[in-house]
Amino acid sequence: MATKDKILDTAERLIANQGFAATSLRQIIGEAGVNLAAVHYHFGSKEELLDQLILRKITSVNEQRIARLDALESEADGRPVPVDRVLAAFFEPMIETGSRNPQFVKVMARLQGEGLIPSIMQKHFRSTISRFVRALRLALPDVSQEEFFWRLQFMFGAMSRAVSDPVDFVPGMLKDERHEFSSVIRRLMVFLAAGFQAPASMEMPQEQEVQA
Amino acid sequence: MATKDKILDTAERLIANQGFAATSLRQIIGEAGVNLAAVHYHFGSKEELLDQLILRKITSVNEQRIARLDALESEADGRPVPVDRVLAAFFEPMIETGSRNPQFVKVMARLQGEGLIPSIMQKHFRSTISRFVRALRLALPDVSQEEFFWRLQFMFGAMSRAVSDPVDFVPGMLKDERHEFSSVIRRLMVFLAAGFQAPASMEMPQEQEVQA
DNA sequence: GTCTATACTGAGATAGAC
DNA sequence: GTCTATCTCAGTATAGAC
Repeated sequence: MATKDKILDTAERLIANQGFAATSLRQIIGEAGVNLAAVHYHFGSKEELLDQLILRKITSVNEQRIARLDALESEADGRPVPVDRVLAAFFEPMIETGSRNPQFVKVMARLQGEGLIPSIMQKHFRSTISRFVRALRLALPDVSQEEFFWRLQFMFGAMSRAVSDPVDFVPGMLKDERHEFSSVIRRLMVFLAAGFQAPASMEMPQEQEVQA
Repeated sequence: MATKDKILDTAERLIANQGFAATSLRQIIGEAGVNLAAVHYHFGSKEELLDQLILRKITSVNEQRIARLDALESEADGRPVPVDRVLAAFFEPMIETGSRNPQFVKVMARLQGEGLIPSIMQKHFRSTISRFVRALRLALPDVSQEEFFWRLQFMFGAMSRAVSDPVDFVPGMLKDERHEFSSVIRRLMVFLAAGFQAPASMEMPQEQEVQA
């Protein structure tokens, strides 16, 4: 079974550095020293390969997330868990994984950037996310359902930038500083907690907007 | 020169509906009724075609943005323009464009999802964005440079979800409601204003994180 | 069950005739 | 400016060796 793991490891390394679309199966099998058809034998397709690549590492992250949330909820004993606690339970397991397995986190970042996350989320995150969505919903009783829905979208959008390579919108704004993954995630949590708890935007159904 | 415009219009329609990667040049030229080589004659490459497709419509949006910001700054007369005003100047021109030209906004959304925005931003947004970044920076004197930098990243991440098709993290959470583009953008502005003005996260350089 | 060799289809790109 | 023909490389599929 060395072949399967050789493929997975090589693919992980290459996708982390080049992205998924830019990494061809032929490059993977070249560097892994295996045959092209072996990929399709073991995985069926390039997408399935990606899927298994993610699955073998994301599982433990999601288990940690659920465990943290379980602990918070039993501690809260029926009352809503505060937003920042829920967010911490979700994001901090990623910090630990990131320091232990930076390659894998880079892959996830690449996928975010390439827009492949929604479908992958649906597969591997669905049950985890629905737990967290419920917890967040309870913590935010004053936010309308539709506003809450969109704030979730914004959250995952912002998250994708936290794990991706930062974009230098204004060159020279940050001269090649080290961006510690853990501190970025912590900044993200602060940002999101504030966003989630913002006062509702005026709900004016299809009215004209006002000039500033 | 009808050929060039036929290509651009057809490409815009197809990319809006299928995405950039999923739309082949052969499909574009098929529906446009032109020859494959014409694309490379007029644009050079598929990416260049996309580039010109964006350029022909984004210019006016960016001009509106700058005009709005100019007005705010001269009105403020040296004092910082409040965060929410700056954000409105940036996002509201998109609302107007979205109602007048939904196809184009859908293309932008697709590109966000496919991770093609960073490079495009660099080309077409650079000067506009640096103006807005400066205005935001002045409005947020208490936020550290690094925290500000990351909040910018989060902002563009969240923005990308506002224009993309929403992801149904929890199925049935919103039964096929209409998501008015303008109200989503307004929700986004509220969310971002709160995130930007959040208290700074504790700046603890490479310390252990605390268990919750 | 595992893997190799090879072939198929469709993509973007290009050279050169008109 | 436009079109035909062709090139290279991608993901995929299958037949058959071990």
